[in-house]
Amino acid sequence: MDILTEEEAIAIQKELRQQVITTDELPAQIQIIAGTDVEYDKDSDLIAGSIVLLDAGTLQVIAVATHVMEVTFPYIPGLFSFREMPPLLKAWEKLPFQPDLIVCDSQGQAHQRRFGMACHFGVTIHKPVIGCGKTRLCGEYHDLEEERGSIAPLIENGEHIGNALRTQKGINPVFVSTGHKISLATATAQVLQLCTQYRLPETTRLADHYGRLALLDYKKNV
DNA sequence: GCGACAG
DNA sequence: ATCTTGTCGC
Repeated sequence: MDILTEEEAIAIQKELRQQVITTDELPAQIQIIAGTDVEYDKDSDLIAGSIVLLDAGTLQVIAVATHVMEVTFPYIPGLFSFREMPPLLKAWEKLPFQPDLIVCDSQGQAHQRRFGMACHFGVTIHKPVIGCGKTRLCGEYHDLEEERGSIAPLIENGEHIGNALRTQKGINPVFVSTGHKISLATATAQVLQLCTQYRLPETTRLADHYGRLALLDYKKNV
């Protein structure tokens, strides 16, 4: 029932990845920063895309947009964006205004074809996007120190595709990589700055929270 | 062929 | 993603 075959999706990735910009092309002053996440319903195929807009200085929530729909693509490692982007793009259209920078809860360049969801989302909406995943998809890293702020390069085939970043002392790292229009160094510094109290950036935590509420609310009103 | 494998 | 509370260890 998939609209696209696996081969077609891979061909699209190889085409679009040429549009990815891995250098800083973002405002000098970030005013509004966004977080995205997608929630899954455990007993149906409903998913909720969630985008939160935060004041970059205070990290207070300024706006939230969500969209609930049925999944349209299976989970295939490497083709994640084809599964989670549809609800996110719908939520994106519902935002009252656009953020200066977005943090996605998955990989960007730290992907087997250097085109994770953060890249796909970025080139689609033409905005700076950071990929920040909870677990590793590909690449290896070594010797990550225990201190908050410690960084170890994620390497695949000799390429530096991302960073393992320890956001809290003694806690498992997150995996940061360029999505679009931002350098790895800037992306890594931004993510650390967003992890004020927990392992994950506040953007991701808040998007997860509102996405979960949206899913519950949708099921209640059916 | 075998293992690994974002959410 | 989801199943899932208390518990073991620093």
